Amino acid sequence: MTRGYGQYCPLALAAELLTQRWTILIVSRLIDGCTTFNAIHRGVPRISPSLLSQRLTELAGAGIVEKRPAQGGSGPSYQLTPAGEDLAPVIEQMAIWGQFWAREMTKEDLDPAFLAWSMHTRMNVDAMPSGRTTLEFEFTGAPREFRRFWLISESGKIDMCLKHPGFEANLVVRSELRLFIETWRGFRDLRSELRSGNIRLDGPAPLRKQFPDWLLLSSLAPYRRKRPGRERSLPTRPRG
Amino acid sequence: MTRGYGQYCPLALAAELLTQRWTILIVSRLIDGCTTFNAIHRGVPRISPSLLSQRLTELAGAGIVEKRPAQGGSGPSYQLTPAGEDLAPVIEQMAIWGQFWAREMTKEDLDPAFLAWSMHTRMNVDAMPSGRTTLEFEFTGAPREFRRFWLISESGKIDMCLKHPGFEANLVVRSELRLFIETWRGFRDLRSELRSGNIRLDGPAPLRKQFPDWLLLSSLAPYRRKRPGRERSLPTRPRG
DNA sequence: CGGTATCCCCCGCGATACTG
DNA sequence: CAGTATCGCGGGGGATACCG
Repeated sequence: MTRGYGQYCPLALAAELLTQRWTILIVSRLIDGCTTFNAIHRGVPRISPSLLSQRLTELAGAGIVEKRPAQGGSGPSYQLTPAGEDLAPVIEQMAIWGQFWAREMTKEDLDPAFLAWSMHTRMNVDAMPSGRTTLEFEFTGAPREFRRFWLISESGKIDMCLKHPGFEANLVVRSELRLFIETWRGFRDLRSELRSGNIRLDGPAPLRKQFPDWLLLSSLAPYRRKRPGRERSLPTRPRG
Repeated sequence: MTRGYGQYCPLALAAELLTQRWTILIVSRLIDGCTTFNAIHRGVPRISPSLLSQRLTELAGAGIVEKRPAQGGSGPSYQLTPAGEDLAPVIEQMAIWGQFWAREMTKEDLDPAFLAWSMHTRMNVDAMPSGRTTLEFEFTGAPREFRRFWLISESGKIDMCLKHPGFEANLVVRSELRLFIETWRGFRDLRSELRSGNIRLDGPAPLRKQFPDWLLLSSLAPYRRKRPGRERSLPTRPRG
């Protein structure tokens, strides 16, 4: 009873599980298709490994996740059961509500590492050049050690690097972090911000021109925010 | 950050609020139409008043609830804002998932006080006699002091009493508690359980005959459970 | 890569009492 | 009815180190 609610109500029984700290985010990563421990961890970077392990065990106990032991060269994997897949609508509705109504982002929320993870799942690889293409992102308004990350597109796959990959980027993207995240979330228009110079590109003209088509933006971006916005308008920078 | 997740992700921002202990259940009661402090408390009986108060304040701070101070003879009231009403789909999906997949009920979950509250919101008053009708429920398998409660229908309204109302009941309903709750949740068929004698009625024949039409059952009862049931089959009792 | 083990702090929350 | 005030503890979970 320390964790439960002492009610048979299905909502209470569901909440007992889903309101555990981190649990919803972990399930969300599983729905996104992460299957290995570290893949999940990359999508929820601020949870400690021990707690992630504990949560996965709890989810397995509740019949939401099935753990497959390592076999045949591939490591252990975590799969959603049918019960776990049925959580998709719950998570989807909660995320939509968050897009509509959640509080303004604080500085704490603006984690470039999570932005990197997020972007690497939503790149339009089909629109990108067929060879290797390296994008460098550099943000102001972020802690020094996390100002930059790299997304590398190669043969239809995207790799993300938080450290310099060791070779030159083909295109560099510079922006203030909050503004870029607001754009990513759909609160601002990408092309407008590029035009106004709030987001700046450095690289060959053909790549600069294609760039807007590469970002798919957050999957929730089409849901227009309902919460009355105290959107801070940033001074626009004259075009080069 | 002790409460937050350090992510701008809308799901994380929503979860930050909604995974607070009790919060989801409180919002659910508000969606059910409870507006006063004590009405909400009756629907979430095991939360302490101080914590309920704190949660309502937090919900107001998040723009989900609006508190209207006492005025004109009526006490203070709590109303959902548009942001709060938009939580209905989240709660609904979570409740449906719970109905489909949540764990088996333990003894701790079988709280007759909550059953009483739950039933009093789902009685088919239109099908009940126009005068005052008092139903007494008596359960085996429940703690002594909570074995009984009363639902009183009068002029289209339902009152619930956890103590003897002081007058005779028109119809007495007896059952084992878990079996009755399983029936209420839609896991068992009410009429079958009446026929088999697992749920027994004591009172005039016309009332006994109408009784099955008075219970609307849980609003989630139509959703057929998906979790492989370890439904304990209770011995059926021969009809009177 | 894929996790365990351990330590320890802090605060969430349950319990109880009390007030306007 | 509609909440506040206070106290105390338990354990959740963050941080860090370590292992196979």
